[in-house]
Amino acid sequence: MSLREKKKIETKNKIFEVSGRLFKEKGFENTTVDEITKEAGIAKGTFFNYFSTKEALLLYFGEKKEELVYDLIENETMKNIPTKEKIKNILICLADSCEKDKELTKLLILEHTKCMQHSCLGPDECKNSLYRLNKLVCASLEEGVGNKDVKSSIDVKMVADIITGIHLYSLIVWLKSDGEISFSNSISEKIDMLFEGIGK
Amino acid sequence: MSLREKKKIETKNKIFEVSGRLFKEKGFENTTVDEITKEAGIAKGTFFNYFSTKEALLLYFGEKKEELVYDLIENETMKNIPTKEKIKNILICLADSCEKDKELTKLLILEHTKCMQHSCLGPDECKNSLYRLNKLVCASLEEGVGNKDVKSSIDVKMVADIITGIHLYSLIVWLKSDGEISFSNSISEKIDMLFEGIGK
DNA sequence: GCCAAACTATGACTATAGTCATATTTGACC
DNA sequence: GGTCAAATATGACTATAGTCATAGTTTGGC
Repeated sequence: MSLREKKKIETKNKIFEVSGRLFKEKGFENTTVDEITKEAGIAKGTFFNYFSTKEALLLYFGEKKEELVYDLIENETMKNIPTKEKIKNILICLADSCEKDKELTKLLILEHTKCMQHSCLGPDECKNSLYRLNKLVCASLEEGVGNKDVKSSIDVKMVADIITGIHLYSLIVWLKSDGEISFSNSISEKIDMLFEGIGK
Repeated sequence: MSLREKKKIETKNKIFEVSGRLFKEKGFENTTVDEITKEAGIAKGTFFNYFSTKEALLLYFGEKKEELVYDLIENETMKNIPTKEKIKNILICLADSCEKDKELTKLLILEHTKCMQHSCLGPDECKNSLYRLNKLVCASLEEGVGNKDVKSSIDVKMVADIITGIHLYSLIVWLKSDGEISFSNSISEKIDMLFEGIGK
């Protein structure tokens, strides 16, 4: 690795480390880019060579966090268990990860909502958590249709959207709550309900 | 009405009217508060006497729009029709309203997501569209349980959350799309699916 | 080791949302 | 119609994200 590359990684890590500390201390909104750069010992302009906006730094935190979760989730998808359980497990993995850092989750869900809309990124570059979840659920459902675990009459894409929606809104409700409800429990019950149907 | 009150209403309307025009012309982001106040013939500080932030003005647009929709929706809830149809109709009313102004919907959904999280407002003051929808669906489901339209074993609150989630994510997907899909159609099919269940 | 080109850092500068002390207007009371 | 308190308007000012022309650094080829 060249000196240049080494320095680049070092600077990016320094920004990451310093901002992580400051965000924890005083929150994202109350931390200025000026503070981050001063603490990191770099000029303000340099910050924007690494992250195009302050929000981009937030998304980087999200990526780092999601790298870990999606490894776990990938594991779940490999298992040979009923489709319903598989989908539940995927959602529970995600929920657990969200529960580990409520503040970060709160900030990220906003950015992801923004990101989904602007459709600046195509399906594949988009690291968006919602999009990834949707694709994984879709794959599990397709498998489920093959296994006769799931009605063959369903539109897989549509059900994946329903499940992603359940995740998203449950997340929002949980974020709003003051910790008395468990995100992973609430989502698990909802999946049961979807599989059973609510009509008489 | 006193002169003071009259002037106040006039100024608020002037801001509303001018900003509406400017937002349509150049978009929300590209319109500055300075421009709005200059066009409206008021000082910058005055703007913030009427709307605490630029986003609050956006929410005001949302309120005005939602006043109309929720009148229609209120009507639907009165009708004596099967629960599934009633819920579909509610969602379709909302969807139609969203389809009328995609740009505004895009901006509002972000604000509503923000608003839901900060839980600054209690259930009743909160004009948030998602929250209102949730409550209406909840009421319809309760009625449905009474009518034996819906399984009595369900947790009404939970199903309302599922349906709100379906609305929210369908909205996001539709906002991202380039107009080829119909928001109201897509949501209608999803409700059928939820009533029937997807498990085998 | 020297040079030019490519890359990276810098910080003064710009743009814009939002604040706040002060000035102006209004309404009620005499 | 004069006077005072409350309500409202004002715009210079602040805070902060993000830009960009310039300066400095690294690299690979000679």
